[in-house]
Amino acid sequence: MSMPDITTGKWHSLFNEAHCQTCSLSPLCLPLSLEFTDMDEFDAIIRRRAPLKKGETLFLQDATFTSLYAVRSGSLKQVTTEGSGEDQLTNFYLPSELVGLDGIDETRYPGTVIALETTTVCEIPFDRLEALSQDIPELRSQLFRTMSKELRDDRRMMRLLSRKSADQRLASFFVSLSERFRRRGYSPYSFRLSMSRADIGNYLGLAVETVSRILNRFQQQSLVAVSGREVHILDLDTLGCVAEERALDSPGVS
Amino acid sequence: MSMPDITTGKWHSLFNEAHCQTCSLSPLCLPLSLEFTDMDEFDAIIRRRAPLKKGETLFLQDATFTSLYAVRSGSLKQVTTEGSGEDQLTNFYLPSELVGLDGIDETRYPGTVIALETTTVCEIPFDRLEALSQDIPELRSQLFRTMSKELRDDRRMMRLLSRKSADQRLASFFVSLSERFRRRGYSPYSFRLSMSRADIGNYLGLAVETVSRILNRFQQQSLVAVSGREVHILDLDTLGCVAEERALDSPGVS
DNA sequence: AATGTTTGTTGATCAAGATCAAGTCGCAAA
DNA sequence: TTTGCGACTTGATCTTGATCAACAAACATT
Repeated sequence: MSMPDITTGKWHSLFNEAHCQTCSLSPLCLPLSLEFTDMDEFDAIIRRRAPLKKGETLFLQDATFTSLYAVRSGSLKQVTTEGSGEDQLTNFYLPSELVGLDGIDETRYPGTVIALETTTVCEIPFDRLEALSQDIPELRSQLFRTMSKELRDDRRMMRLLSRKSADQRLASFFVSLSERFRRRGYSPYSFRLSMSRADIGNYLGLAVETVSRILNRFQQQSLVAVSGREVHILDLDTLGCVAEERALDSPGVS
Repeated sequence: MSMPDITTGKWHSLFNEAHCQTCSLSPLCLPLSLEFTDMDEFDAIIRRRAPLKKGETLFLQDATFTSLYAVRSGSLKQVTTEGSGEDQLTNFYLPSELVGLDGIDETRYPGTVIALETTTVCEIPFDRLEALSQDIPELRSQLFRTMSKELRDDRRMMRLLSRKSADQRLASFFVSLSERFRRRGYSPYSFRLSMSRADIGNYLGLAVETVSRILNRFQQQSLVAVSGREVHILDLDTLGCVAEERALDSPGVS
């Protein structure tokens, strides 16, 4: 069987047993700087949810904002539909990342969040979190930092979208993924993409065909080996150079 | 004289006298939801600074992060230089807006912020603000909301950069400026751009020449009247339609 | 295995906007 | 007023990546 029987409650006990104290992600997640006792308090407001299957939505755009969600395993994408235009994929979320921060000041979530594979999340009711952050300065501070980091990541994304060529975008995407996997203790060189080419294209502002072609070219240049969604990064350094648009080698430029 | 004599201390008394309680911007600014007594406390940590002249920097990229700044009058731009690439203009700041939120989780500011005209700001030391936000839930909450809003604005900008045509970008830019002026009680139809065409182009991911050409076209279509940096918006509705890429009207053109 | 359906690849053409190259305008200093 | 320089405009050409159109592969369902 590929999946434990949800119906028997096996999963239920599994995600109910899970606690921040025993979670391998806690050094990367919101409670990263909390003391034991504080972590207990934090842990107490968390609600574990049944796993989402691929394609299921965590919440819909314009649903009432209530909670943040920390990704426990799997991955998700955030998609915003605005006006008459097409959807815009604004973010991918990997384990330990926090979903929903951009909904805080509205009463509604600004985008739909969809699981890209089987995914488990921890639900953090925002009113509880805010109340708790009054008593635990480290928690408040960490929340500010997390949001601030996201702001900076957004600025980097803007630079990518407004100044980088298609090659640079793809290269940046791989480098960024690689780093995120490394931080989580996975191999930075071999991983499986949970998103489709169309998702990647939408996120990077490129047509699917372009994504496909450039992946092909990278492969010919022995920068990566791609087979379907399986990725092996062969030359991370050069990829980093491509991402930053500076020529890789030949010094004597004068 | 076009400007009060800075040397006599007239300005000094002016910005020293200024307090949140009497500031016309306070309903738009951080203290917007504070009670009188709380506002006093908040006001006490603010440092008024001497006005910046056009082209002067508020802080440099990689300078140590210490404070947020609320714009009191004038305007600024934020510019990030990364790696070998060119500068990227990531934001314009108008009165009541908060500068520096993306530096919180690093020890350094991620970009240089430069005055586009004579500009006054209120300096808000972040450590004091954070301490104060422990005792004043409304302040903390407002800070979260402000950051969250900025996140959402960033997502909108990403959509602009990755999906919109040059025309749509310029139209969006004008509509957005117009709205921001309206909120501040200025005319949404007539204003002066404090930024150059090059700044606009850089911000919107367009070449200067393209900005120039499209402004010209908008003018011919009687959407705006532009003379140098003076802008009159003639047809805000249509401009809004252009920004959202849906065709406006005229059926049987061909 | 046969089928449809989604997902990904490849080739040919086209257009939006960048780039290059002159200019023109406008403001500031002397 | 002249000079100079930066900001802006306008035109001609070129490039990148979108779009259109098949097609192939992977996967699920029967």
